[in-house]
Amino acid sequence: MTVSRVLRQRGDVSETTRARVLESARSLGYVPNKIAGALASQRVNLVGVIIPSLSNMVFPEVMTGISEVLEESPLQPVVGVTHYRPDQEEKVLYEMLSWRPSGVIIAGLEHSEAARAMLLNAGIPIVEIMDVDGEPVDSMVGISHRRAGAEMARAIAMAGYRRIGFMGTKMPLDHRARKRFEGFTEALAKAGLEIADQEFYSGGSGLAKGRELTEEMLARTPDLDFLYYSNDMIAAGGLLYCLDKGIDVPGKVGLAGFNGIELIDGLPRQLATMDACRREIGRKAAEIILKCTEEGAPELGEKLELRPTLSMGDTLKRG
Amino acid sequence: MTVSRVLRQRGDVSETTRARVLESARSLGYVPNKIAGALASQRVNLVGVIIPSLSNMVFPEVMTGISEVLEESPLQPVVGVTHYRPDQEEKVLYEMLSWRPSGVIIAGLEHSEAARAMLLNAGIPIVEIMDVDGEPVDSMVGISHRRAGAEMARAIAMAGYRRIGFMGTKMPLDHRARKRFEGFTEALAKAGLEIADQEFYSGGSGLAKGRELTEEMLARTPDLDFLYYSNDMIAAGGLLYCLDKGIDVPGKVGLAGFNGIELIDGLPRQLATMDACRREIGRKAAEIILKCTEEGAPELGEKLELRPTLSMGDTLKRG
DNA sequence: GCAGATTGTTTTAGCGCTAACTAGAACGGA
DNA sequence: TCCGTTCTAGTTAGCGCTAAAACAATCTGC
Repeated sequence: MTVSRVLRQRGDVSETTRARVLESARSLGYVPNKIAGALASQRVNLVGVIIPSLSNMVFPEVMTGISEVLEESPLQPVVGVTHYRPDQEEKVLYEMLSWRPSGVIIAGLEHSEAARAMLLNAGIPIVEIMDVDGEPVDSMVGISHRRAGAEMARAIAMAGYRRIGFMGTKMPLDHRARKRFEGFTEALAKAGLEIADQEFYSGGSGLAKGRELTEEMLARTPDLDFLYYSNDMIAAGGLLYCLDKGIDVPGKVGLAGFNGIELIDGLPRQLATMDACRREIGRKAAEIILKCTEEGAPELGEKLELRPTLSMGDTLKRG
Repeated sequence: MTVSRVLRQRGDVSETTRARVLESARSLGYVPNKIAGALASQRVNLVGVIIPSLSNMVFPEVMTGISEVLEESPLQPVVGVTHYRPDQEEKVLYEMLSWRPSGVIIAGLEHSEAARAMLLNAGIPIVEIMDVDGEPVDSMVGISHRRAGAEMARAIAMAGYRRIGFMGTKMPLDHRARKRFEGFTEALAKAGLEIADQEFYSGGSGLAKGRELTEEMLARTPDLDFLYYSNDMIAAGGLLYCLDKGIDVPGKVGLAGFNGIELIDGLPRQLATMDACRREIGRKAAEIILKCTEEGAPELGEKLELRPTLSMGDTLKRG
């Protein structure tokens, strides 16, 4: 009846009735049933956000960006976590799509065959985020991790470091870390260098892990003069280790991480790192979804590459 | 038709038809519409999770616990973020409830009048988490922050520290931090001590913030011999600052934080802290929701207090 | 005073599914 | 042969809302 119109604030209702409706709605403690509403109107004000993990600060920051933008719109984010597992991604995506959301934001460009098919057939705006090294299903927003790795390699070579060690997470899971590593080694090769030692770990990334890896690597290959880490947290651990041992940073050994986690500003040395534009990626992705739902113009296929900035900090320069 | 029965794997269907249905469903790329299903069956396999923030590691860890338990059930978590703002909490809760979820997990025991009313009338299991100092609407799982603060105070007094400074977030927003602080000061009082200096900040908690606060406080009140921080991240910043300045920790100044963030294991000194049982809280809360939906026995009103463990680390003992 | 525009309210018909019921087939014991 | 009993397949009636159409009331101008 008229009630529905009032609650959805479509004009066409006199002030008196409106007031009367609102009044009794409140007194009855009425909460509309979105399920029924969504079914009838074929509109669901949810945006599915599918990310690999919540436990390393980068995705929470992306979420923050998404929320900021969506907050002043009727849309609401709903998150699903895949733990970097393609089968989980497929399952989570299926669940999400069966709620017919207004859009999907999903991390990464590589998905299982089935997941890709679902995304293609969903008929809603899809934004793949974090990465731009590949072909998106629809839109994408991110940085080129390949380029990020390469830039860091060039900076390291330029600074005159020659014996370079790498530490990072095991790759098969994390395509972006892999691309960074590939870009890094390729650019090193162009500079006539190659990685002198490397170590891949699995499990969480904390300061302790960084210390441990660094200790092992320096014991194994004592002549290293630079250590490149796949994230800032283990890099910070490495830095603390080096300082503990009285190693001259960046004179004897240079260090760099990746991500620009501002939480760890405040270390004894400012770590060289590269900002991954996480918040900005979240914002842009949400904006694309918003634009698609507002105008009747879907299928934008927008491709947005953000440019991360390299910050040299105090740990990447020849002392 | 029969299709519904097949897809919901209720018996009563012959193998042949079952196979036929599955086959054509697959070939048609059919994705069931949960909206319609939920409307018809009055069952929604979603659990609303309402938390204040995603940006400080503690709630992501709670989420991890929740996901772990829910993963092997038909239930799925849906998160909403309130930014510690009661009005946001009300709004997010309203949105959630209008999807008629199977249960709600919400951080904290203090809610606006309206939010409390909604929770009471929702007719679904509600679990309030993180805190047990107060009266829950239905069930609660958490630790006593009051007691946590008090225990730390006793440990500090016992170790012989006398001039104690406190640094933490501005309280009106964060009830748990407030309770910890209250418990802390009360227990100090019982030991005949009181806080010699204190500082409340707003905004993010990072190492840099910890350094900055510590520097200011030590400049203002140079005779402090202990610093208690409301979280581990700023405590870590404080620790790094003290070490930089050559201050003897824990001889001249002792330090303690709160949370037990394992990310920061690996500092030059192991920080004294108190684990908040975050993961465990998430798991237990999810288990309560699960139990309620499985048995027909709702309204358990379970009250579960977890006991955090104090770890003295290297920064809380008189050298 | 009446056609036509304007505004306000009520009615109707689903949205895509599920639960509960009904109908049909297959089988066996009396 | 007939009537239960068990199984399977098909039918029906909503779930609580929205969109659009139908209807009613009020107003405008000539």
